[in-house]
Formats: sequence, C-alpha cells, structure tokens
Amino acid sequence: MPELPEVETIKRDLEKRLIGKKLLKIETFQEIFYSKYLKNLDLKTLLSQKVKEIRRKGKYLFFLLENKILVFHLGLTGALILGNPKGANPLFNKKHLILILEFDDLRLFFIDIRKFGKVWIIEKEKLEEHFSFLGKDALEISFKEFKNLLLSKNRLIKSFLLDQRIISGLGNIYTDEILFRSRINPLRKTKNLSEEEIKRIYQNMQEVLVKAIELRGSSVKNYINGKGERGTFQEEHLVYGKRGRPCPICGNPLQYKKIAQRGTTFCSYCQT
DNA sequence: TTCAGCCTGTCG
DNA sequence: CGACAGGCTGAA
Repeated sequence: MPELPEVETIKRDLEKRLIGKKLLKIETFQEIFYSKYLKNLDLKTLLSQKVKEIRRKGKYLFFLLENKILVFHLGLTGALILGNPKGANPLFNKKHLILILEFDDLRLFFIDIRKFGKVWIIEKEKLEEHFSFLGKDALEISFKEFKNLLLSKNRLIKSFLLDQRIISGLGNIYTDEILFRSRINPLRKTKNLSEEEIKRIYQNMQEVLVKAIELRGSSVKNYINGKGERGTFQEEHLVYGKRGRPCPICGNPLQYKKIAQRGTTFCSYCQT
C-alpha cells in the first residue's frame, strides 16, 4: 500500500491539523492489538502530551510528542484518517479498526484491512538509534550517494530499489514506474549500469515521486489519505498493474514476472 | 537470496 | 476454487 508519496500525503494532511493538539484518549479495537501492532505497549505514557511535530522517513511516520515518539508503519493496507471514517469512506468497516487517538477536538483513526501495519512507542532520544538501519529517503539522497550505493552492490536493480536499508520509500508501484520511464530492465545488475543509465534512474525517481506527491498518491485499491480521499497518480501509471496491455511506447504486450519476490510489469523491448 | 508466513479481500 | 495484492521478517 502506501509508498513514499502516499505516506508523505498523509503526513501533510495530519500535520496541518494535529500540531499543538493534546492527546487525550486512546481506544484499541483488536484483541491481537498488543501482541501484533504494538512493539512496546503502555499507551498511557502518551496521554496529555502535545504533538510537536510529524516526520516521515521512507514509509515510516513519526509523531513526535513532548517526551515520546509514536511510530507507524502502514504495511499494505493501513490508513490514518482524521475525522470519522464512516460515511465518505467505502473502506471503513468496524472490524478493520485498530485504534482511535482522540485529540482536543479531533479523532485520528488507524484502520488496517490486512493487518500488516505496525505501531510502536520509542523514547524521544532514541529515534536515530532505532532507525539507523533505514537507508536515506529516496527524496533526500543525492545523485552522488545514489550512484555510489548502486555501484557498491551487485544486485538486480529492482531489488536494489526496493531494499529499504539502502534507500527508503520506494515500493512495487514506484519501482516499476521509475524503471519503465528510465528504459531499464528490472533484471539488470546494478554494477553493469552506466553513468548515464544511473542518471536516468535517479532523475525519474525524483520526478515520479514529486509528481505522485502533487497528485496525492496512487489509489489502486485501498489507499486513502489523511482526509479519507483517494489520490490520482494511478492515472499516470504507465506499467504498474497493466500486464498484457500494450506498451505505451512500442505497443508490444507488457511482460509480467516475479522479480525480487514481487510481481513486476515491464516492457522487454523498451527496457534494456 | 529465496521462501513461506503474516491477514483479508477481490477478481477471473 | 486459485492467483494475486502499495510490505516486511525471519528462517532455511
């Protein structure tokens, strides 16, 4: 579900309304909640703290409270919605509700159909330490760093881009879109890429992500933003979810193959 | 580096 | 019914 552009959209929606608000109450709705969602529990320690800041790195969201940090990872189908998700949101179903965070005059709903999401609480000073495993955010990394990382590995470019420990934020939609626009076959090994090819990948990565954020993310199925609305970048998808359909450049049917354990759609003629 | 497994839903 | 789905983990 949410990749960098979707998580960024949610972040922007939430920070607009939550900064400075005080957390008054937390309700949980799943029996499995404590074991599955929360790494270290004790939600009570969060109460009566104000939201100072909301940050994102890769696909992680951090709510910085006064002396704790509440961390979310939305997995495949997690959603964070301000206001009551009933009504406008067709996705809403009580059995997918995981928790409600009640702020001064607002309620934040965390819902998750497939329950692959995660929530945990960390100490304020431990943010760096806990997330040092995570690679630089795809929008923050420089071309030079990107190129050096890429040449230091010898892996399939698709699996390289998906590996959150190297660069964070890309998932299956955006890697396929970036590789198609860069005319690079997802099976290429990183070490064999030329400077010019690396540049294409880097530039398309920046452009696709920026454009997708502008359009408030891709809603293929379940994704909705912090206001409970769909994004529109799916209308710009050239290959993702279009296997068998004609390649928008050459017209040959788009190929589909499992690469790096993920369904991958690409054009074997245009992507070399 | 592969692979099942974690879950629920949809589509053919 | 099987195949597949915006992700990630831990074990073989």
